[in-house]
Amino acid sequence: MEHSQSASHSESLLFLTDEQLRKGIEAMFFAYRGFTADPDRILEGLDYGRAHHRALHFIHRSPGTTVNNLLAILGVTKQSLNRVLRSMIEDGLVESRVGRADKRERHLHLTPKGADLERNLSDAQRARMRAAYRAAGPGAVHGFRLVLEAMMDEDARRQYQSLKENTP
Amino acid sequence: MEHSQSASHSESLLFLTDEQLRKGIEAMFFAYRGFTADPDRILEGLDYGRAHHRALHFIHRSPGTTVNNLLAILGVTKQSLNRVLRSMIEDGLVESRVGRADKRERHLHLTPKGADLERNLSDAQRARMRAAYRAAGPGAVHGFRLVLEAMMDEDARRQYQSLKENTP
DNA sequence: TTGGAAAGTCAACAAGGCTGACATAAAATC
DNA sequence: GATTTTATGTCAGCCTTGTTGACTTTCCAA
Repeated sequence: MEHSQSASHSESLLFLTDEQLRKGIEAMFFAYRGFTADPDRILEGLDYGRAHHRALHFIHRSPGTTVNNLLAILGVTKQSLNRVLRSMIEDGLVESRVGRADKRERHLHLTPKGADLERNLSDAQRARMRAAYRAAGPGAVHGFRLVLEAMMDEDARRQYQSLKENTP
Repeated sequence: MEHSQSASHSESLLFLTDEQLRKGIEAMFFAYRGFTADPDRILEGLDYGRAHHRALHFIHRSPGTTVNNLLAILGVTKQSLNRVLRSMIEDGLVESRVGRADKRERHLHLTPKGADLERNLSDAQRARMRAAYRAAGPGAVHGFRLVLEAMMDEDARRQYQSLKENTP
């Protein structure tokens, strides 16, 4: 039904009605809860929270990244980030190496222990994403990414795009 | 490129690689920031936060909803919800009416003042969603919603689906 | 050598989650 | 009618994660 008469549907702007937009807004709200649910479950009890997960993710993603880079990506203050980094450094999950070219900079790496936790968290998150992708199909995934990219602030989109390129 | 040879691409499972999943995860992270950015900007300074926005949204969405209903939808404790409801009732944004059939229940409604703020917030959020939808196109929107729905927890999906039906 | 950037630290505060305990009114059940 | 359950509200206290402001240390670069 949606496909058979989609010529008139798709060409019209019915997908831009307030009702359609409201559904999209609510879908984002409920989906984001699911998106974070599995890692949150793993982290509860461990003394860590979502902020630690985010830091682990991006350090894993870009090993050797500096504190300043991470601040820009996460969009929080250095005091906030410092708190979660400090605890993970103390606990031996993250290593902070003084920069060689610029010794003011700290380059961040995961220790084997940190990599273990990161893998745990991202396995859980990827499993959910994989199930959703599989259920929705390749075409839907393409649309999903298109809409999300268009929803980002410009700064975030630039960061997202540049993260997309360097496959480490 | 993505479209010209997509027959072999789409039919294969390349969209399920860890790399593809990671991009989806990061897209969710950055997009959600954009998604909440405009309402957050409006709310800052007003003494309200994201929690108030969520309550306003769903009271507007389902006028007369009970506190218990709202608790289930928002997925927070009654103490948390009560804090934001109390402040909005005191400020004359929300009205709490004793139930007629069951006097234990409180039915929640927006006052004109509450409806004004809600409209402000949702106008901003819808504007961003509309721009994203327009940029991505109808097909992408369909895929976007499919993936998000598949990403929800079952409970959330049921709530989302039942919210989809009753167009008030 | 001096200015300023990068990083870290301390203190204080706020929003918004949470738990536990307790109160009240009304409905439901025995 | 007495008892239990349900819906709601409230107090107190805790945690995470965000914020601002002030200050220090390090060290690159003009």
